[in-house]
Amino acid sequence: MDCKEIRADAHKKEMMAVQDAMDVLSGKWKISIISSICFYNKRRFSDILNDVKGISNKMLSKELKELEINKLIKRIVLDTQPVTVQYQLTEHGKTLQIIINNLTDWGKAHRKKIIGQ
Amino acid sequence: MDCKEIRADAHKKEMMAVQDAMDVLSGKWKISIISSICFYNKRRFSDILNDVKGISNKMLSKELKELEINKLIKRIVLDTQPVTVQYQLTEHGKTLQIIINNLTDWGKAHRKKIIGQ
DNA sequence: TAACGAAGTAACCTATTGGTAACAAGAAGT
DNA sequence: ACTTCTTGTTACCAATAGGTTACTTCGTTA
Repeated sequence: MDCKEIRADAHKKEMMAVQDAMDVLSGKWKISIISSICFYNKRRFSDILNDVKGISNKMLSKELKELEINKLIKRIVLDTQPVTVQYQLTEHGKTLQIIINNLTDWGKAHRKKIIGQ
Repeated sequence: MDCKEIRADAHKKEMMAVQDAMDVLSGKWKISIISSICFYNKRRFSDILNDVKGISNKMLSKELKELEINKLIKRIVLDTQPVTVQYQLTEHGKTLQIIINNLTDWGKAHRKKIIGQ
């Protein structure tokens, strides 16, 4: 295997890794939901509903389930009245923090570049 | 404005920034397409079609147009036979490299964690 | 002269996403 | 007795995303 083939092989593995990541994170809402939980550490259903502009309770419920299945967040029911539910990042979910921070910085720069001319 | 309010305000701005970023990057394919171009520096239509597993030419065409509109990539027609088209990241698009790299690393770790048990 | 290859486009259809509104449960407040 | 609050669920519907197949253009090669 020569140099070019080795490089091509590395790129294939990188592409696979990116696609693995995006399988879990893609969609209109997931990153925003994770961000909300990440910025506040603990966050309730109705809080996230307010944080993520435009999301409906139906979609939030559905997306939270998927994130839980993928072990990125955990769901903790509190014995309050009425019952409240806290969502937190798992240890694995916390490894997304660096990506969230990068995206936050990039979003600010992008707004300046495109939207704010 | 007390300390709590200042923090809440900062979080709101962070949420906005994340959502600005995701408006441009969300969807099943965009990050993968950008990754393909990013890893190889220059990449042709048919190359990307091969890199991004499962994408159809219709979707690739559509997504590339959107990325061009958002000034993340540029389209360069080469005078070859038959005509080939190269896609490259713009300077603005190159600022996504750090996110791509982090996503690649995260994808590898995630595969180990979830898929590879 | 027929087929080929690159970079798409067009037509058609299905699946997923997403919105809205109504409803549930169960205890506390009025 | 009735409303409120939180965290959802269900039903119904519209819009968008996405897949498949066929087609185009235009020079080159067999």
